[in-house]
Amino acid sequence: MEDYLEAIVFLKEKNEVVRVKDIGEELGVKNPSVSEALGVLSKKGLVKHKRYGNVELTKRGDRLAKTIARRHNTLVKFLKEVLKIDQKTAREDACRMEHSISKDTARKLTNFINFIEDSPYSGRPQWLKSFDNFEKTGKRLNCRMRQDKV
Amino acid sequence: MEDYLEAIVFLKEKNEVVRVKDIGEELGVKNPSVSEALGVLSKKGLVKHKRYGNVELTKRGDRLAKTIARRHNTLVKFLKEVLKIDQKTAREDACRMEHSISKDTARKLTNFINFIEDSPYSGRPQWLKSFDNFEKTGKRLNCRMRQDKV
DNA sequence: TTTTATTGTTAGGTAAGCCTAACATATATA
DNA sequence: TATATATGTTAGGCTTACCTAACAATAAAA
Repeated sequence: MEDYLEAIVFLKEKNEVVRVKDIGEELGVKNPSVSEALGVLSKKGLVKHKRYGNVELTKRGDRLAKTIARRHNTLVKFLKEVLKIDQKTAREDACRMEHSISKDTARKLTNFINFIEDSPYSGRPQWLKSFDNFEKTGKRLNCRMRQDKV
Repeated sequence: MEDYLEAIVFLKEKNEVVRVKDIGEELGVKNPSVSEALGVLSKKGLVKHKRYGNVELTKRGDRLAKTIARRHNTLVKFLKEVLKIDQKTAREDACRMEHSISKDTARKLTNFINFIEDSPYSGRPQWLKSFDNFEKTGKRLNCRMRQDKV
């Protein structure tokens, strides 16, 4: 269900108007599945949708959807920036992981990303460069090397 | 299904002998669910199990189970050591996440943990201490402070 | 060794989330 | 406006993973 919400915010931003078909295409499911899901989400008070009409999020739905989207972005950033996972895999992993992390973990991970992005060193902090090297060579740069080379 | 494999290795190490009931208790499901799952896993060639007998993993099952368990541990370590998530939440999150991360991400995350644990600083590396502080205060220690205080 | 208790299996049911096929509505075009 | 096309809905089915209840086998106790 979270995926539906996410797709809806995404499409809303992209197309202004959100239709059943678009959601289905976005998520790789057929229309009846979307209709069904919208029924459930309506009952939960997360979307507004009248027969044959466009799909809208309620305030609550919008908040929830955006929380999930944020979580998704945080995960992608972590996977790409810290672990250097390729874009495609990072997105796929994030799509699956975003549904399984707790609020607490999401918050701390966000902060971790902030910590990194906020680094005083331009772009990638020292220790992450050191990790890059560790990845490549299996060896850690020592302090001297770090100062000389990085 | 991965959860079943994991439970089986765990119980095997703990009790030597693995029974349907133990698996059910470990996973919080009833016996019939376990029986059914064992049927599926048997068909996939991951467990050996004859009616009313003890449960064993095949070689392939064992390898797979251990891969998942390793993945679980990696995630727990990351959550606890890096993000300082409490034990309980870390475990719960790991249980869910372990099924959704790609091979590549698992590998890189493991390496990330190795990088941290292998740190030349005793225990927690400098930058992680800096992150701890960032978490607490929202502020980054500058270079001088880092040398003075940490 | 017979009975009882425990553990395991089978049968049959439920809910979620997907599907196809058939039908309904809305939109675009002739 | 009438028809054709596109989109949306409903009905009914499938699969997965769980469940309870009833039955079967094993293990423990009398």
